[in-house]
Amino acid sequence: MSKTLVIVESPAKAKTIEKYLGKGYAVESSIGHIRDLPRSAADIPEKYKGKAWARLGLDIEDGFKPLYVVSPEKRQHVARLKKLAADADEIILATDDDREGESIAWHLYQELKPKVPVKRMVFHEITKDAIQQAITHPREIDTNLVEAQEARRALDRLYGYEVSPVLWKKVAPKLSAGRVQSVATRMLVERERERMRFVSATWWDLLATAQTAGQVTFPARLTDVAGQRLATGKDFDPLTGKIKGGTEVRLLTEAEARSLAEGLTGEPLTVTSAEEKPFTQRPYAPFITSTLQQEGSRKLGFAATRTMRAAQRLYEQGYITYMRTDSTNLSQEAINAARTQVKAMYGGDYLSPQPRVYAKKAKNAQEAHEAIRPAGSSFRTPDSLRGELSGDEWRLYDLIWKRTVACQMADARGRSLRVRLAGQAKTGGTVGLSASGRTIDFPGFLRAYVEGSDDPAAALEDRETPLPPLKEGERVTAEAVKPEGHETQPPARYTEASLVQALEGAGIGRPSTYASILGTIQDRGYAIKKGQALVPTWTAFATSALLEHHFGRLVDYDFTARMEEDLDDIAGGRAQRVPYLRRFYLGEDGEGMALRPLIDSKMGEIDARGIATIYVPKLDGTGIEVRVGRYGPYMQRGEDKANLPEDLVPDELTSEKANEIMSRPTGDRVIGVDESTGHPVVARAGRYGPYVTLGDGNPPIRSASLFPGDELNTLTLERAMRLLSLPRLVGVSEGEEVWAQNGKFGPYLKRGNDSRSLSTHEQLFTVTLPEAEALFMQPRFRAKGAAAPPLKSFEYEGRAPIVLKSGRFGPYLTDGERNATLRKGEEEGNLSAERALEILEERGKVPQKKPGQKSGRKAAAGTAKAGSKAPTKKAAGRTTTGTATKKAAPSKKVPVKKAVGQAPAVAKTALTWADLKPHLGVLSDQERALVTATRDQGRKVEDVAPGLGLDVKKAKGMALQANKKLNQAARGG
DNA sequence: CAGTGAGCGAGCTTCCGCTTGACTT
Repeated sequence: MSKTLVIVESPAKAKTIEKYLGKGYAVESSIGHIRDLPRSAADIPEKYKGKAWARLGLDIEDGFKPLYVVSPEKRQHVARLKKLAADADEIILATDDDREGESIAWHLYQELKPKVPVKRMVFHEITKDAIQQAITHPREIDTNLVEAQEARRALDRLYGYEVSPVLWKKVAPKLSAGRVQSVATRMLVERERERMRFVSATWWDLLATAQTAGQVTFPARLTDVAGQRLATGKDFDPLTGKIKGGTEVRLLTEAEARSLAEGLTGEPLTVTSAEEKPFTQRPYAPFITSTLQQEGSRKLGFAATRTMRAAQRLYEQGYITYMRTDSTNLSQEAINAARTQVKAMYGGDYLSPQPRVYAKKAKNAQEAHEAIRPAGSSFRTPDSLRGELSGDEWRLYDLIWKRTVACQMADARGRSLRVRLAGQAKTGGTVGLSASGRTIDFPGFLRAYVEGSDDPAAALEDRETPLPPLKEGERVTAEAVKPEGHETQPPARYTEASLVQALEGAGIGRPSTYASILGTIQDRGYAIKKGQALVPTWTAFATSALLEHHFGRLVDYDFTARMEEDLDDIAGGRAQRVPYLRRFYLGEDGEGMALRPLIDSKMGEIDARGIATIYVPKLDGTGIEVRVGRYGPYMQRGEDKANLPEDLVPDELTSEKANEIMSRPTGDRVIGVDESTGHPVVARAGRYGPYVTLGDGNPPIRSASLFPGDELNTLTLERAMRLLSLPRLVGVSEGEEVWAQNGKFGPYLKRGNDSRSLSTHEQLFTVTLPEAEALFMQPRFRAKGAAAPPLKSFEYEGRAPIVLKSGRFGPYLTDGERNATLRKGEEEGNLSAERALEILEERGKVPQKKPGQKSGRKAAAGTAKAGSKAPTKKAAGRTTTGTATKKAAPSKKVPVKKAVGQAPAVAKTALTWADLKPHLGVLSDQERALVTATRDQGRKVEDVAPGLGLDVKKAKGMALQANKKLNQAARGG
């Protein structure tokens, strides 16, 4: 009997379809994409390891040809599919009918290399009819659509993997940029900037309780005084807190409001107009991923991931249709099921006369699936599932069921009423008030579903604000009148749900990625959650400013929308992938994004310090600047610095707050008092890290660094005293005292002029004299070749042995020639001789001796830190061939060229002032002034310091540091 | 610039979109 292999994307879908297809068909799933560009060096196959473009996974010079690899976790599954494919007589690729789905089908075809006929089939709903229809109408793989997907993939890779390193250099390591996340971050930042600029304003009005002759009361609000309209929130300019120019409104002070309230109490009011208007309201469209996440958040308080997790389980168990969709479309089966249920549960009156069809709503929707709805041709009611589903799942199902059923229900009908009243205060002056009400005559779909509310019945009542029947000319009494003060509010921060909504509105991101976008921007430290609100961090401000100023077009809100248009052209055969990517990445005749040349020019141009400085409007005139530094955000005024508290969100940083933080004693915390001396013990954060001092003076009586496990905030007095007890006299050996002390390289023992490192800090307290003496017996540091005992040794025939050693960066292999660090997962314990050889052959590197000695990438990277011009040249070289880069780069760089030309020995000797001088740029203004005065003019630090406003001791320290920096820069480090 | 004794194999970080387990808590 012949066997057809059908491959879909999801296992749950495979199971369902298999039922509909019956004998002769085996249905399997790809479980999403099966191949992708290599993520990192570990994913790059041996063959391509050395290629300059391997890091990107795109061979730019060969038409941006992608390098696809089956990821390790998919290998087993793909092997299984291959085997099944080999046994089948025919293969049908039945992945989603959209860009990504087409691509998955193509990748399956490429990877499985079937020798039997292959067909492509698509369907938009999983019903027996639809599937059987689809299987009799197969088509070919649409290569244009596949090209469009490859263009999308390449663009995202180029954007992400080329722009992120700019951030590593200019802001902080491990940051990331991307088409989606960078725009999402920008949205948060721009909203926060609005909040930071916002100036609030106060306005007053009156709330009267009016009473009719029949003793019915209703609320009415003051709208005008003496014929002039009263100011409300929207009349104020959010930037100044003042009434917008050209607006003729009356602004009441609190005193005026109080006096007016008093004057109006008990006075008669006349109804000047009473308008009644009928209204109807249509039900909402059925759920798509974004609206499900929004309502999950609003009604159930679920984060996006929680909603999706529950939806996934409902889908897998066959309770709902697919949960990652951007289509509001319902199948005929679903419409029938919903209508049947409406009729049965609410009666025919509640049924929409015609079946409702919802049009495409989302920008760039791909519409491969149905809307999210209860599965099947007759919906299970939530009540019938009570025992069957767990908490989250049941509540989400209930929501989906209600929304689906409601969408086939009748419109809600009602009347809105608006009443205007006039009166006169005792104190004189006419006033106008207004009251509005809403009455629902027929709730229609509201019986089942009210957006944003968990309980339709209660929400229905809220939606009604009835007014008594009032006629023009009728008189009522202002029973009680209350003055009310209002404050204008800054625009609200985004929540997870509203950010997803905003992204979707701009066509950015896809249903399958909404939840993970939120994860990414939080993982990278661009946003934190404060309650429901997403608050951008200072790092987000710095990153966003860099991208906006230097890569503005990449973070345009319509960048994705334009990309989608171009991809549609490629999919439609009107444009080609390669020219499109060329324009984006390389630029052509001055046209296109030209990302690579742009980055090359920007690497040198972007001022990291400037980018790290964040503009805070409320600090104008205070002289205080906010910066993002290596150790987090801080404020600076002149030489004074203060860390920004972690819990301080950007819009709460006012000038008062900033001044208060700046004037705080630099984070010092008095832990207690030393009983024996009576001196205070203080915990401090210094430039070498956290430390404690005995005495609060400057200089302190004694100081000691905290150990790695210690926390500044939780350090006890007892622990502090123990730390301060160092250095410890261990004993006397060979006529010299042996001291255990903590130093800049960690804990060590000192005996005369000799020293030995200790392996743990705690040993400072525990090491005994015999142990110390044993340590001093060993050589101080190893001569080259006479290495530490290897952890393991592998022997080979016809080649030098390979040994496993433990080094600074963890375990590594070496054969004396080349070295290779072990990677994650390469267990040193069960390393075989074969594997060791493989690793060394694969990526063994000749150790780098001196800066500049190795050519190409390494040397260029070394100088990138020293000078601002070098990176530009390095980057420019990259667009040419790999070999050209290697030859060209070092010869172009002045400082390194020198290091190369001179022998290694020279690099060790002291550099002359002439060598150092070109690197003055790495110093601060003050350091530079100090160094030039001493070196160029031969003046003494003691004489120069007062002119620079420094005390002599500080200046000497600074001069030392400055010389260190200069030497480092001159040596290309 | 709180004070502190050398010197030593680097290599990796990152994108978006399609999907589920296999892990642990």
